Amino acid sequence: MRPEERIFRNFLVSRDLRFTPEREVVLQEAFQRHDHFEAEELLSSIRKKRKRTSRATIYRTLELLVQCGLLEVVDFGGSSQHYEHVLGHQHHDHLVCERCGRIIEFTHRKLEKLKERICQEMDFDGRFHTLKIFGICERCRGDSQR
Amino acid sequence: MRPEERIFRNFLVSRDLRFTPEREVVLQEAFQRHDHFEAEELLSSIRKKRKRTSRATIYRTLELLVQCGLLEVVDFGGSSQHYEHVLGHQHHDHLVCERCGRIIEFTHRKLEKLKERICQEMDFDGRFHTLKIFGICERCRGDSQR
DNA sequence: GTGATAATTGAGATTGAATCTCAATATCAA
DNA sequence: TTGATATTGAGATTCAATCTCAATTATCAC
Repeated sequence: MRPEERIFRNFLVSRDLRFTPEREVVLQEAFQRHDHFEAEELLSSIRKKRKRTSRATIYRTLELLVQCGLLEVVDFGGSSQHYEHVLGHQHHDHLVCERCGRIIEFTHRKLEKLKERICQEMDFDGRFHTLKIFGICERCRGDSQR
Repeated sequence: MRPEERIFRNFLVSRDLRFTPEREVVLQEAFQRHDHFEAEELLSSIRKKRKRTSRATIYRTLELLVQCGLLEVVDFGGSSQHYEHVLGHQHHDHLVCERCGRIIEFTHRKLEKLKERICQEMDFDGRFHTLKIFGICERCRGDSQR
């Protein structure tokens, strides 16, 4: 059994909830993707595969997956929420290209340290953070403009 | 004339737009506030003062104020956008208390440097960034729990 | 098994922020 | 004054997200 399924099952059991076929479909579809995705995307690709599901179930299941720590909500400023995997991905931050919309993940050791320092100085009990840097990626800039 | 009005007027002229009474009301109301605010908040407080305005005008004017650099959109994860002043406030980031919802601004010299370093390492032309640290503020933590 | 109890689902209604429409009005330049 | 253009606001519309509720399904105690 895949680790995400194990985690999800355990979470459900601990809450007296059930691992139903519908929830399984959402789990699989969500973990079949790389990158970020939206709820409506998931809905339409599940529909294309002619599997039974409803919008309500998708949203409800995504909520559960966030609660059990398998997914995370990320906000890129558009009209809808985006989700991304937590499992198997260490915490990371994002570069967002304003021209092509590409989202590039990165981590930086120093950022974690700085965050701790900021929290200490501000007397704040920081749990997690998000850093997004908006700009132009190297592809869009093109070689000529360097 | 207040600096924000001067800037807004210049911006409007440069675009062949007009400084109307309605736009003036929105400008004043937005700059009368400290902290962050939402469009609907602005609407209701303008209505309370019995000044003529419409929802459409509020949203349209806020958009203009963002375009001319007087306001900035900030996203704290709720259902609606928040705005904050840019004029007279240097760039800053946010601590968000998950218990009381308080938003604390901060700046850190090292953060700006780190951002530049990250961009260099990632070959990314960063324009601006947002860092939010979520956690519990010192008030909510209470003295006893330290 | 049987029946009580509780969880789950999905179609469609509802919400709420944000945007759009368009006719009426205001403003500007010549 | 006239014509071109910008502006406004009431209400309609959009769209993601949430909610409702009757029907269905799973689980448990006995």
